Amino acid sequence: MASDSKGTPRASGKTGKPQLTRDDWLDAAAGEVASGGFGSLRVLTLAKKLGVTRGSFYWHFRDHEDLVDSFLDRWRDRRFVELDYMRPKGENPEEELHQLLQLLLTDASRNVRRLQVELAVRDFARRNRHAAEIVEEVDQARVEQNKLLFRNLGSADSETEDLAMLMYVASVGSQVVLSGRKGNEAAVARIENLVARLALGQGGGERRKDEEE
Amino acid sequence: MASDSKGTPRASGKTGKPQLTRDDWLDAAAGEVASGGFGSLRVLTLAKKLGVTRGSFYWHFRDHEDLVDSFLDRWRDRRFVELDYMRPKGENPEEELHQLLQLLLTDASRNVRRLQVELAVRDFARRNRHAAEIVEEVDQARVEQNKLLFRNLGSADSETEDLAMLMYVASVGSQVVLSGRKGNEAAVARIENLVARLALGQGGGERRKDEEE
DNA sequence: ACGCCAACATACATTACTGTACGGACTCTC
DNA sequence: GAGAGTCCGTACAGTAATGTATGTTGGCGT
Repeated sequence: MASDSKGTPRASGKTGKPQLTRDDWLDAAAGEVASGGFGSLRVLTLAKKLGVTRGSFYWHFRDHEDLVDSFLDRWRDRRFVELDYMRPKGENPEEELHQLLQLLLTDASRNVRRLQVELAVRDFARRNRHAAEIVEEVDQARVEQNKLLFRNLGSADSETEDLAMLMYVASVGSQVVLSGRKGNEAAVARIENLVARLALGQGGGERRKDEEE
Repeated sequence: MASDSKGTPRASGKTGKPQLTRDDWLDAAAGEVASGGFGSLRVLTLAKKLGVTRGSFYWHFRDHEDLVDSFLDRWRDRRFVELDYMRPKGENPEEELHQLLQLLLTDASRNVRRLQVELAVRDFARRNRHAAEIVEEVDQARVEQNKLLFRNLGSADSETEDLAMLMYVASVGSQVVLSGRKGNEAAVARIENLVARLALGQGGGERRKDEEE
């Protein structure tokens, strides 16, 4: 899910030269954004990483701003197909909630690159209008999806919005606070338990299947 | 609470020249950090804002790194005196919880500068070791304070840690997600209600079987 | 075989920012 | 009133990054 251009490396004849594509540059940019944020996104760095010079960049992109905008657009599109992929079907809402919490919390500690990019985009959104619009779109769509899930769980209509919002900000907050920490797994598990218990509206969180059954 | 050096402007004789101090530079840096983050913290910009040249800067600071480190240290100290100022006394825990939530959520939409600086520091912590240590210290202290509060509220020992953690990440998440949004007051109020309800043990799952009175 | 064109390389001009060396005014002290 | 110290201005060197203009190469169609 990380590199798209591996299937068709745009084989340029017999001189194994990879012939870079626009997406290759965006992939390389993702690495830089993840480690240093948008502020330290340099063209020369990407060129060195790709083994070419800046001349190639200015062929594929108009300028630096074009790179940033394309990166943000691609990020938005991917978040939406990701949301569509795990759309709640309502057959087993509790399991879906578990899956969602797993993706939002636990999975973030493995997919480090992805989390770092999201945090960078979120930070960049405080200065860049385009990024701000995109982040707001994604946030809204995710909260809306959470609301669907909570409705399937049987929450009262007056509570679904609050629950969806709380769960989302809690997940984002845990990503911000607990990224690259020592005991993040434990804390993340605790938060998941609490949110799940709150969402299911029951006292005592004994219904976790991982621990004991 | 914003400018410390206003009381003693370091009156330099009769020529009304303000004679800048180290804290003045840090205050100006706060503005830049709030708007553009640490990545766009330039010496020349601060000098222009203060009406002097860069020569003054390199008198008060060794170099750019010195400015950043001093800024982070001052930020840390202020967070700690802030924590000490509103230390829970246990006389009226429910009111203290309300006050804390008000400070963490609602107050953030007014004290914009302060919130922006915190988010910038948090983002910078992903690249800078010093910032990472400081942010972790502050986070830990805040969570610890939250635990004290929840203990005073009568939560079970096994739950205080989870509750404190959830409330903290939810507050941070709401600051990250809902900063500069349209309907942030409403969403913030909802979150506050939900967290308060959860903390006061009415939203489900408060009663431990072994601790009934 | 010829020339076109995509995909890069090279070279150049420009800007922005940092750090440092030095100089100068102003104040305080003895 | 002379020297020392504080605070700031000026000038210079150096680096890094962008954008642009132009050169180069290899593959492809005809």
